[in-house]
Amino acid sequence: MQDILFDFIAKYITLTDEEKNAINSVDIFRSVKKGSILLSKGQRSKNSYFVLKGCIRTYYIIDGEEKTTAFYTEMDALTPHCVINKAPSDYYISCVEDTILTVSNLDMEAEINAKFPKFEIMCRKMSEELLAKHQIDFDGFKTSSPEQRYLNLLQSRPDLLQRVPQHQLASYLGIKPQSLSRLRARILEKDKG
Amino acid sequence: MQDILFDFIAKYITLTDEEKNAINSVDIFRSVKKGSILLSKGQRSKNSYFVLKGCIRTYYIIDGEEKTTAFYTEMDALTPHCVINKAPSDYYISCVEDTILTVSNLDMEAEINAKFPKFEIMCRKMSEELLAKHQIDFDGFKTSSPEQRYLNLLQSRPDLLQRVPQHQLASYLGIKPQSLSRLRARILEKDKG
DNA sequence: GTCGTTTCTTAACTTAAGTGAACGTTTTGA
DNA sequence: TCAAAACGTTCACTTAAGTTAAGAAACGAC
Repeated sequence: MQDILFDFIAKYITLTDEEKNAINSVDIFRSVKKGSILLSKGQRSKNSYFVLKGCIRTYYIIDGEEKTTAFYTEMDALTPHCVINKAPSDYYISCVEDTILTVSNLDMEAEINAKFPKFEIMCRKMSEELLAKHQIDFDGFKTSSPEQRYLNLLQSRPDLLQRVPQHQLASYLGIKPQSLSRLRARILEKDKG
Repeated sequence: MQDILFDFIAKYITLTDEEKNAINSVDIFRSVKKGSILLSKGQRSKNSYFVLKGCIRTYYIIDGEEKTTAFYTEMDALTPHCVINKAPSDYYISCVEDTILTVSNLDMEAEINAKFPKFEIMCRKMSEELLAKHQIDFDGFKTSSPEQRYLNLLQSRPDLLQRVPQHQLASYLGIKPQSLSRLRARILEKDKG
């Protein structure tokens, strides 16, 4: 299972066996059940997550309704706002499926950074890359209709449509579950005709 | 005019007079006319911008239509994707108003970082802060209707509604100019009744 | 200043998303 | 295992945004 983590790290830096052992010795792996809440609104958690297997999501509750804003699957890293700005979280994080992930916090990262300066380089690269990716996602969302967003998702992350409940997907696309049903029926109709 | 730049930097690190002089000696200040294009689709620019006075925007052209995705005003910094991922730009950057800004590139930054290691710390902090801010903006956009987005903008950046043309604002809100007109009329009507 | 362009608004009509409700299916937990 | 809850789809109706078109106002170039 750690292999996924090391494969991910390999995209940024090269690890020696010694360094791999050091990471394994820290015991940061956690297994969490579907539906578990990793972070609640109002909490001031210091934990960052990296998904090895499974799927987690971030969502707000606005006027009593869940608004899912992101899904994180294999090889996705998530550092919540509250960790960065040290304020209570505005949103929730929960498990869409049974999930295996690593949990780390700023203290642990500082410790690893001190031992292996390489890590700091990796973090900077990841930050840059993530910022660029976010911006592109944001632009894609803003410049598309719900139907286009659905079709884009079908291209870019087809697995999500299978593993995520419809109402969470709908919310992620910015519409109601009924509209997603209708939209899919509309697309099927077009394909036939 | 440099004072704006130094005020901005002061939010992250403290500069000595010597350091300020070093920055002033680099001559990175530029004055650009309203309507000027700073970056075009397809270009591989290395330039980052920091707005001292005025307003610039990023926009895509999709099916012949401009889609404005962001406005940058006083004290906003903009590092285009193409600088980070070294690929041709997908979008344009142009001046909404006559604008004074600083232009820098990775080489210059490396040079300054070598002279003044403080700068690297500042850049990391800015990156983190920017990522968090972006995420919040994105979430705000995704969880709102066009009308709510307009009202939010009225709260958070009322100056934009004055200084930016309606059709660019509409596009930024994810709707057509006609819909923005209608939406504003609707809100006025509600306020009266 | 004037002509032409761009910008903003209004209106009528079309299309798609929101709403409320019904109904069958799946999931879940006691 | 069985009842309750949650989920997905469909429908009829409402609301808001897209589209097309027209006209008024602001802006720019000459």
